[in-house]
Amino acid sequence: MGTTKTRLFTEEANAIANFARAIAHPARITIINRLLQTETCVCGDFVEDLGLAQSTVSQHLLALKKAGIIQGTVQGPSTCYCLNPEKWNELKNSLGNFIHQEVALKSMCC
Amino acid sequence: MGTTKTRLFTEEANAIANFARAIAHPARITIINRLLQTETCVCGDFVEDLGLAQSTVSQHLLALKKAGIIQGTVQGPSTCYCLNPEKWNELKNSLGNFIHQEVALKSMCC
DNA sequence: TTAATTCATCGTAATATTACGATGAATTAC
DNA sequence: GTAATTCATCGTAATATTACGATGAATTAA
Repeated sequence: MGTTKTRLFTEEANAIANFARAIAHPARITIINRLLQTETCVCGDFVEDLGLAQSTVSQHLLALKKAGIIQGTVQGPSTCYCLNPEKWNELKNSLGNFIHQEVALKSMCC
Repeated sequence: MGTTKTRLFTEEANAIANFARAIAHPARITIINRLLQTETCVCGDFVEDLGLAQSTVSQHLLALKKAGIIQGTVQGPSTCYCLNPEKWNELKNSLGNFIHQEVALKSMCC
């Protein structure tokens, strides 16, 4: 128990949920916002931005990396992060198609 | 520890993350998809759909209710669920504005 | 070489999530 | 009234998430 029963659901539902989970933390939202807007993107910048411990920030970066949304390359003593534009587009499509559904019913039943 | 430090982040980032968390499970994605498309929406229907225990389904419905995305009214022996169209629009705007940001940079730095 | 910086990773603790069975309240059907 | 149904809630267990400090590897600066 404690683990999602992935096999019960469609691939699409799992994909949407996985993307949602990847961004389901305000620190990770902030990180992505910054990567969308600025060039500077070494880990230390995020630590300053966020006010969280360096190890915690590293953990959030790892979560985004595991989801494929960002990638990091070692650059001297620091590590530079940036978005993976392809995955970002996948996320946009996956979540976008889901949330842009309109309510199909004339009336709510309750 | 173990709890998100909400105060460190903007209201907007927290709002986006909260909506993302609300839909960060394939069962809840499936529930919302059904509520967007069909009239029948009593708890038992979801239990059949999902293949999860009734108590687990109730828990997922509660999570969506706490986020304000759905509402339920007792209807005889069963409970009828439907979307809250206003919250659904809020979610659409909140997540939509976030994910529809385009990458602002000419080149990725890594 | 030595010292300082940067960051990933480990260990740990607190809390949250996911899931199930059992129970009981409320309603309907008999 | 009695039995069956529907479902919310409780208790419990397994796992995941969030967060921190400590450590150490890698690189740069001295």
